[in-house]
Amino acid sequence: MSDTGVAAWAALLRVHAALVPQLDRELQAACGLPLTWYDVLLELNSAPGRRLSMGELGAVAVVSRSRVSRVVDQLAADGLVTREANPDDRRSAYATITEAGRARLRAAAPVYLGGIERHFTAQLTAAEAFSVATALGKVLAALDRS
Amino acid sequence: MSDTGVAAWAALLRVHAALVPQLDRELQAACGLPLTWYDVLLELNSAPGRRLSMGELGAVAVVSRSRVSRVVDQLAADGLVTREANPDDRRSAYATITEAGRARLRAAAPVYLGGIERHFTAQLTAAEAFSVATALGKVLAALDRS
DNA sequence: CATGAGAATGTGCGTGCGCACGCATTCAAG
DNA sequence: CTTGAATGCGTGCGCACGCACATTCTCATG
Repeated sequence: MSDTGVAAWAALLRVHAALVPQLDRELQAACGLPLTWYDVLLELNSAPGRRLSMGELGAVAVVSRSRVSRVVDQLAADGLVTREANPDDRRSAYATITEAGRARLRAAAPVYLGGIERHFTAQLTAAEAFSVATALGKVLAALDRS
Repeated sequence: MSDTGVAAWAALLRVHAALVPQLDRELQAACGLPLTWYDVLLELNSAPGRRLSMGELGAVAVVSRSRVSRVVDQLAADGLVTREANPDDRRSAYATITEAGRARLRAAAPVYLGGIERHFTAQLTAAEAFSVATALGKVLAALDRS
């Protein structure tokens, strides 16, 4: 029945509501790094050329496109990224992660991953974690298609 | 490995970020009801005596305790709940769902559940839905314990 | 070349949200 | 009874977030 489907959705909402503020606080206390910054830096670091345009960043990151502009401003003010113009298309603006940004990301990664491990993964068997990842991956694939 | 655990967490974040605004818009367009209101009304409707104190409501609902106070104000302004004093403890305040509130909830339920079905459950097998629900249930149980 | 449609970005603005605080009340200890 | 700690609640305040719009630029079409 879809009853278990609704239960799964409700559990997802509750886990998100309880865990995101928790991990955010832990990360900010240990590294002075908001979760939003971490997400943006992570995407930039794994991008080809370590840079992305604002639109690409908004599409791939969790935050909205309009918010990306301000977050990049803050990151640039802290020297973690640089704003660069695209000579081929002067409308677009690239955000490139700096070496200082990569250093902050490397310092923050074990804190964030450790928090996920302690509060999330530790409660799951390997099979359950795999099942959750594949199931939610299907949902994401369907959402991208529409 | 915990690699799949991190992948599961990342997928959860993305599904939440993509689906919550979607369902919120659908619900608001069809019933003029924010998702926060729906959640509060749902908890009140399934509570003993159809009423809860602010603290209980903040503990059981997705929204924070401080936010509950303002949401209940808005719901009371629309006649969907009533604020009542507790004669046994004059600090606490009860929120009781009205008949109009129950009617709005009954009208909104098929819209919300239909959205969950179309965007979420439809992509999952019954076994996957069950696995996600139980796995995230374990995480919630561990969070409640701490 | 001229021009209008469409894309990519930045920003003013309103809203939702939680934290920290103050107030009223209850309870326990003396 | 008195009093200090603890509880439950409401609210001022600041921050984060997305929408809608203006701006700048590209490109296809005539």
